[in-house]
Amino acid sequence: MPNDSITITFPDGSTSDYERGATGYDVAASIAEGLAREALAAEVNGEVRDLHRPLEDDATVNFLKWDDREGKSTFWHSSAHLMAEAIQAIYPEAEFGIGPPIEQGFYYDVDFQGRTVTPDDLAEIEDKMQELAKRDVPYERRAVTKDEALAYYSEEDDNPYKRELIEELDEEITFYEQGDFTDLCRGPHIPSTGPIKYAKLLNTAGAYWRGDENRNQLTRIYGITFPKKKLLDAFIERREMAKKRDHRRLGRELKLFTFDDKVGAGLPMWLPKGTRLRETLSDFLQQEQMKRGYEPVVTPHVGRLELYETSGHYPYYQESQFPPMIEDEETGEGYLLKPMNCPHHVQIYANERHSYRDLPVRLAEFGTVYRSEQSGELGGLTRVRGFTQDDAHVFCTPEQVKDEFKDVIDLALKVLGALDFDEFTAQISVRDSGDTSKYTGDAERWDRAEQAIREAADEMDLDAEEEPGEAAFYGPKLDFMVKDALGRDWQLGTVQLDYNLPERFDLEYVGADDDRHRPVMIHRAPFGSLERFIGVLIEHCGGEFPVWLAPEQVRILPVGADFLGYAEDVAPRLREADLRAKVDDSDDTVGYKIREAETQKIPFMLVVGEREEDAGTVAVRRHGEGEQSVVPVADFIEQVQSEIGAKLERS
RNA sequence: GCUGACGUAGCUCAACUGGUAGAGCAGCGCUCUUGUAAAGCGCAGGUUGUCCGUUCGAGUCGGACCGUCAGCUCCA
Repeated sequence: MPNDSITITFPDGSTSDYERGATGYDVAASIAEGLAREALAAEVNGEVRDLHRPLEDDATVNFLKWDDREGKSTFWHSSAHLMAEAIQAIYPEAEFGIGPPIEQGFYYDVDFQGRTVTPDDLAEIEDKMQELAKRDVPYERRAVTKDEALAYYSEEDDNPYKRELIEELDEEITFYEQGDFTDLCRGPHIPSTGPIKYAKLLNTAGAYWRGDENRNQLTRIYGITFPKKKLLDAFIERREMAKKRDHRRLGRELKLFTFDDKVGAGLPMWLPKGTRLRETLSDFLQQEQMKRGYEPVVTPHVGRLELYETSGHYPYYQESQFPPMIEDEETGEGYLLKPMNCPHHVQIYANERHSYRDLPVRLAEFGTVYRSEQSGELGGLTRVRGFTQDDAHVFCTPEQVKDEFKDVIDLALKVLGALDFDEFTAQISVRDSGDTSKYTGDAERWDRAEQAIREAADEMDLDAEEEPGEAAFYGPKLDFMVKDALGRDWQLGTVQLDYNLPERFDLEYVGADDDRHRPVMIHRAPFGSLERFIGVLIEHCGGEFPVWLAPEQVRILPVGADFLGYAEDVAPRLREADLRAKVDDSDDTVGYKIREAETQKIPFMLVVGEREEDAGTVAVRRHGEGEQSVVPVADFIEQVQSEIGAKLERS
C-alpha cells in the first residue's frame, strides 16, 4: 500500500482507500452528499471527533448524525458554545465556567458578576443565539500550549474559572473558536453553527463552581436546541405530556394523597383511595415475603438516643434528623424519632441467642421513619420527611450472603414485573479502590462480599452496572433505579450488605464449631420507600393502575334511578369476589357518570339499565377503550379475577 | 441549606402603570329521571400563604417567615 493512502473501514465491514489527511467530511462526501450534509461528527476507532479533523492513519469510521446519541450530544455541546457566544455578546462581563451537553440539551455555568438573569433575559439570549447561528460559521479546533492557554485567559479574557481548569490539565489543550467566541474545550464539535436552527432556553439555577458548596455559586442556564422545527415541537409536547403524568397532579386528581402547610412540608397524608393503594401494595409484598421465610415484626417510632449513638446514626446523620427529645439535660438522655428501623431490628435479633441453625433470620416491618431532609430537597412523594420503608433485615452467615442476595433480587424482579416496570437499571455499588480508608471491615471480607453480589446478579440474569466508590462505608450494595415522567432517575429498591452494625451491637451466633461468630446483616427494601415507589409508579402508569392495584376497580352506573336497586344488588356480589366496587347513585346523566369514572381512571364501568336487569347482565366498559360487551355478572367477575391472577403470577 | 421563579375560592386561572377581588369546573338547592366522556336554573364560596412596614389607599410596592416549583449541594 502506498504511503500516502489510508484504508477506512466502515461499520458494515466494507473498506475504501483515501488520501492520507482526508477529513471525515471528505469521506462522508465520497459516500453520499446527504451523509456529508447530515453528519455531525465522526467516530474514529471508537473516539468521537470533529468531522473536519484529518484522518492520518487507517481507521474504522462511523458517521454520527442527529439520531445517534453521540451525534445529539455533540450538537448540544456546540449549542452550549453558541449560547456562551450569545451571552458574551449581550453581557461582555460574564465569565464562563463549564458548559457540557446533558441527556436532554445542555447547560452553561456562568458568573454574571452578581447580575440576576430573568426569563426576559433568557428570551433575549435565545434570540441572539438564533441570530448567531444563522451566520453558519465553523467551529474551529486549535491546539495550544498550557502557557498560551493561561495567557489567553488572563490577558484576552480574564477568567479565573478557565485558568483553574487549565492548571489541572495534563493532556493536550485545545481551544474551539466559532465567530467571536473562543472556549477552552476538548471537543468535539459539529462543523458549523448553521444546523442549530431552533433554540429554547429552559430555566436558570444556581450551581456551585465544581459542585462544591463552599465555592462561588454560578448561574446555570439550561437549554436545548434542534435542527428542525418538528423536533422542537415534539420536545415541547413531550414536556406537556410529562406534566400530565406528574404524580403530584395525579395524586390530587385521583384523591390519593395530600400535603398541607399546617401539617408540615414533606409530610404526606394518605387519603382513603391512596391508602387502599398502599395497603394493596404492602399486602402483596407481605404475602411474597411470607413465602420466602420472612417474619413480621413491629417496632415503635422512637427509640432512646443511646440506641442511635450505638448504631452510629445519631452522630453521623445528625443534620438530617429531627432534633432529639432530650429528657434529662444533665445526662443528655432522651429519645429520637427513628430515622432507621435497623437498630430496633438488631435488638430483636439480640433478644435471644442464635445458633447457626437459625440463620438466616429475616425480620420484616413496614417501618415508618422520619428524616429532616434539607428543605430544598423535598418534592412530592419522591422526597419526603416521613416515609414507610418496606424494610427487612436478614441476619446470616457470610456463606449465605449470595443466596440471600439472589432471593432478594428475585423478589424485587417479581415486584417490578407485577407493576409493569420494564425499564429499570440495576447498579452495584462497590468500594473506591483508590481510597479504602473510609470503609469499615477488612479488605478480604469486602472482596468476598462484592464478589457474592456480582455472582448473585449474574446468576439471576440481572444486567447490573458497577459503580466504584458508591458503596456505603459499611458495605457494598445493589440498587434498582427507575425513571420518573421527566426522565429523572430515582433509586427504588435496595439491597445493602452491612458489616458495621453487627460489630457495633456485638451480634453473634453460635457456629457448628461451638464458637461465637459475627453474623452478616443485609438491609433490603424492594420498594425502597412506599411513598417514593408509589410516586414513581403513578408517573409510570399515568394513574392507570393495573387492575389488581386500582383503589376502585369497578364502578356501577345505573342509567336511571329505577335501576339503582339492581346496581345495589350487583355491588355486593362483586365485593364478595374481592373486587373493589362502588355504585354511582348520583342523579347525573349516564354520560356524566361515565365521564366522571373515566376521569378517575376506574378500570371497569358497568352500565346497568332495563335490559341488564332483565337478563342479569352488565354492560362492561373498559377505561380508555370505550368498548363494551354485555355479559352475565358471574362472567364479568371471572374475567376480572383471571386478569388479576395472570398479572400477579407473572414473575 | 444555596440560586432563581412563584403563592388569589376545593381545582384551573383572571383583575392595565397601587383605587377595598372575578370566571369556569367542583360543592349545595330545585327542576329533569336519564343508555356510553359535561342536562337546566339558582345559591353559596375569599382576612388575596402569614406577619410587619411604605401609602390617604396594598392582591399589586418593601422586609421577614411559611410553603410550592426548577436546579445545585446532600441522601443511612
